[in-house]
Amino acid sequence: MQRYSRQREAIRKAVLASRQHPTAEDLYAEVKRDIPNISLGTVYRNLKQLTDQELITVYQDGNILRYDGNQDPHHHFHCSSCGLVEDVYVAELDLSGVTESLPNVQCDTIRIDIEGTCQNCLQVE
Amino acid sequence: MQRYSRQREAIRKAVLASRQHPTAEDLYAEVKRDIPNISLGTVYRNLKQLTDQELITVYQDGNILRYDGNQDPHHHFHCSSCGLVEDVYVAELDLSGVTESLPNVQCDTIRIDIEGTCQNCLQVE
DNA sequence: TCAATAATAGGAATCATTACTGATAATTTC
DNA sequence: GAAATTATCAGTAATGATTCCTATTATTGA
Repeated sequence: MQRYSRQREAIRKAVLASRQHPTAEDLYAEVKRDIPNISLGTVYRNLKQLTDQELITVYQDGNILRYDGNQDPHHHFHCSSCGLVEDVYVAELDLSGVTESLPNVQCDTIRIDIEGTCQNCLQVE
Repeated sequence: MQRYSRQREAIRKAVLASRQHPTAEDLYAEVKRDIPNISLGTVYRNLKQLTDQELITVYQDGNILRYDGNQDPHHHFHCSSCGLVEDVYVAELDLSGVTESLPNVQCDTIRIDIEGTCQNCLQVE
């Protein structure tokens, strides 16, 4: 049975509070302000646990994992210039072409990642 | 200027010949049959070079990279049970909803990953 | 042929993440 | 409420994919 822990609760809140798709290190630094002697391993362990329980989701950004408290169905835009990750809501996406090309397969989740340059970086150029 | 190397050529051919989305280790084992003393670092270095030149593409599978010689525009299906990665061709995908929700942003590439269970694994269950 | 230098083999280093271990603290049972 | 149980913790070592380093080898333009 799962027990309450102050650490897990602080980590969960930090993920939900952020819109920045924080990394484990980001969250470690954040939670450390309240719980100075928290361990990085604790952050990783609880992020995995929260992910398994589907209370948060993960976004793979290159070879590092970013966490997302937004549980509404959405996709992601990634700026290849500054690294910004932004949630993208897609209304009425027609995926008939996708499913047609996958006969006899069970589709669980569809992930759409858009790579490009954000408004800020376009202006700087 | 780039020079010819037997190693790079063998790696390129091995990627193009495979439809299995091989990993660097897979390709290392494959190429080793022709060039027994090839180094794993050489495989990684050339895979990166070939990717930069857009002669092959990469597919991120969890925290490991898989390589794909298929340069036609396509997406991927990933079986969460056996790990199979299959190319998915999507004809006429309407992405107007996507681009509408991203004003003032330059989109370079759209990547669609479908997670599910393949035919084989469905039958085994 | 030969000098310039890209590319290599082999191995060490990196870095995000996971696993291990003895201590701590939340929950259960009496 | 106190003792027993055990999930969770802090701290640290281990892992594993990938990258970096260095002395050597091989390609190529002159």
